Amino acid sequence: MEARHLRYALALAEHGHFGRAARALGIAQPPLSKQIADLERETGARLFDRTRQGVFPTPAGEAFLARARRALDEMAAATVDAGRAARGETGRLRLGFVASALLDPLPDVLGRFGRERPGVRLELHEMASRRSTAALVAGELDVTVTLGPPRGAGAERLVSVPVGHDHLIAVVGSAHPYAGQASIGVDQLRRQQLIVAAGEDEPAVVIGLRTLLGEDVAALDGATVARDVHTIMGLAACGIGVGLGPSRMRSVPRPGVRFCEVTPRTALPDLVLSFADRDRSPALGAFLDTVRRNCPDVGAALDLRLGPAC
Amino acid sequence: MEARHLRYALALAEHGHFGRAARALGIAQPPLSKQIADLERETGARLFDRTRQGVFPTPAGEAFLARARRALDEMAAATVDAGRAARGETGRLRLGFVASALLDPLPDVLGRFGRERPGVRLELHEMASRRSTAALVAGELDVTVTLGPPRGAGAERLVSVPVGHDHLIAVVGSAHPYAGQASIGVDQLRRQQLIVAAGEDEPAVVIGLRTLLGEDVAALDGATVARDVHTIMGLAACGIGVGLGPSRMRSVPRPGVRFCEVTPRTALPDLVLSFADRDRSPALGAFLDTVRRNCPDVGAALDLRLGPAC
DNA sequence: GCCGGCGATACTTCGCCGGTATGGAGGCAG
DNA sequence: CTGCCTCCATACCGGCGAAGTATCGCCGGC
Repeated sequence: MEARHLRYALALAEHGHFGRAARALGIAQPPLSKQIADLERETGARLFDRTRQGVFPTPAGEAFLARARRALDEMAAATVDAGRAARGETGRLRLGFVASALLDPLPDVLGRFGRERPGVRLELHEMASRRSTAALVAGELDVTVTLGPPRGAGAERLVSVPVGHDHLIAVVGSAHPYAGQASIGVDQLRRQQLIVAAGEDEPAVVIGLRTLLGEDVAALDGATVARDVHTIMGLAACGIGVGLGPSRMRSVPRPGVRFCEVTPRTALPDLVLSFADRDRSPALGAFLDTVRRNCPDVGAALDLRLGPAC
Repeated sequence: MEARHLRYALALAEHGHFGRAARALGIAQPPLSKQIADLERETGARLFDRTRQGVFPTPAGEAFLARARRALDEMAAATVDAGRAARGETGRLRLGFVASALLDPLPDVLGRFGRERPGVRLELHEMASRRSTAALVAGELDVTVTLGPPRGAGAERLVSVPVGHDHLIAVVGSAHPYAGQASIGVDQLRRQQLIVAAGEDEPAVVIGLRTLLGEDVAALDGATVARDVHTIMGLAACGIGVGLGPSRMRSVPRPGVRFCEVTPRTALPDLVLSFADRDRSPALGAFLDTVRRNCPDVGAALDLRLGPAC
């Protein structure tokens, strides 16, 4: 059976007249008669009653037509859906990201993307950089935000652009002696109870700290370890000590804490956006588009990697 | 777009390889390439990624394939459903009937039909003979059970067969003086409080009674009128009087009542099964089949009207 | 009883699907 | 690096079948 048969049967049912249905279909009447006859032979059931008053579907015809309508609707929807998916209006975007990315670039970007592409289902996976890179290479993710450029097997096939820069800052409770300071020196840090993040991506901050503190790591060894930056800020707010984390913490103003620069200024690994260029889905393309429009510098880096046309 | 395109796209997605998909479809590879290319041109979206590792649907392709599967399922179901409807396995049967038909033939027939054709939706409309005949002529019903042959405009186009015969009987409470009698004479009836049915079909019983009682209708004028035979039996059970109704009341044994013949035996209008032969639906055919097998005499009458082949 | 409308049938035409042959691109082995 | 192989795309041709034209059969109405 072909879609033609369904269209013809529906037209015939609608017009109740072979001649008029054929005219509406843009064909002559005999071919329509033949196609309907073929259809009735194939289904093994008489689908239409030809009466003097007109052509009417039999109960079998009614059952057939109901299905035929749905089948043709599905076919029409197939084209529409394919077009939408191709334009990135629908689909899914699987994003892997480190928790601290929720501080700065993600809330804004995801918010805009969600509004611009309401049809795209966002699948958000908070995970350490290594794992998300592996998942991206394995095709289980579409895009990642990691601390530092992706490493590991297959990483060389990924396209990566840094998303802003980052350095180490301190966070203290409002009542803390340092609360009023714009910056804290290294020697001041050494006398404090430090609060740092643990987890797989911990090295990012810790390496920065070791660089800063040099060989004197006693303060670091006795540090309080928290699961994420939010906990760090919470603990700092309690006055427990001096929290240390990425400067993007400033993006999440929180009552009861103050942020201070740490001197000398110590760079931390950049947040890096990565994706596999080989199978770039339309949804990913739309996402990159949003990022491009939202962050001019990231957009420029993308243009450099992919060409402005993409 | 034709069903062929959907089948080809699904085969290609399944096999991930033009050559193998074509072989599975029983065609050569170039035609498959061309059809897929045509499909992609028509949808305006690339549906498959041709990679070295195989052919994989793009997001647009996934969206298309999901719809394609449903469309083809609907098409297959169309044939199946049409066949079922043609064989009377599904569909609907709109039956109009007088309430007293629920006493005898309907419970048995409907029960069997419901078990034999669970897919047929029974629409039951209890209504007076005149109304159901009009509805049958108007095409709002498929079959009726009336008291007496159908009358009114268009009734001559209906096929009708009597469903058994009927006569007047009496029903009394178990404690009634007549309870032990096998039969009650007319003179005995005249001395009793009578209970008869009202409603549009009342004349059936009333005419029988008038015939029986002759000119002495005093007993009838003072009779209690009930809406249906069940009420009659209920009132009789209370000992209020002597109920009068069709002999089919015996089919519904009820504690507390006894049935008595009325002498002389008085015929009542037959229950008559009618339908429009011109547009006999498969469900109706199946129903008639059930009736035929269930009631040999009705079957014989049907064969006489329609020919044994039907 | 003739005419007109409607669907079915017979036969022809032509478009398109499918087949064969071939091209081109990319990976792999020697 | 080159030749080969795999795989999909393109080109061209033949045949099936869908569509067109002409006509018939049937039924109802004027």
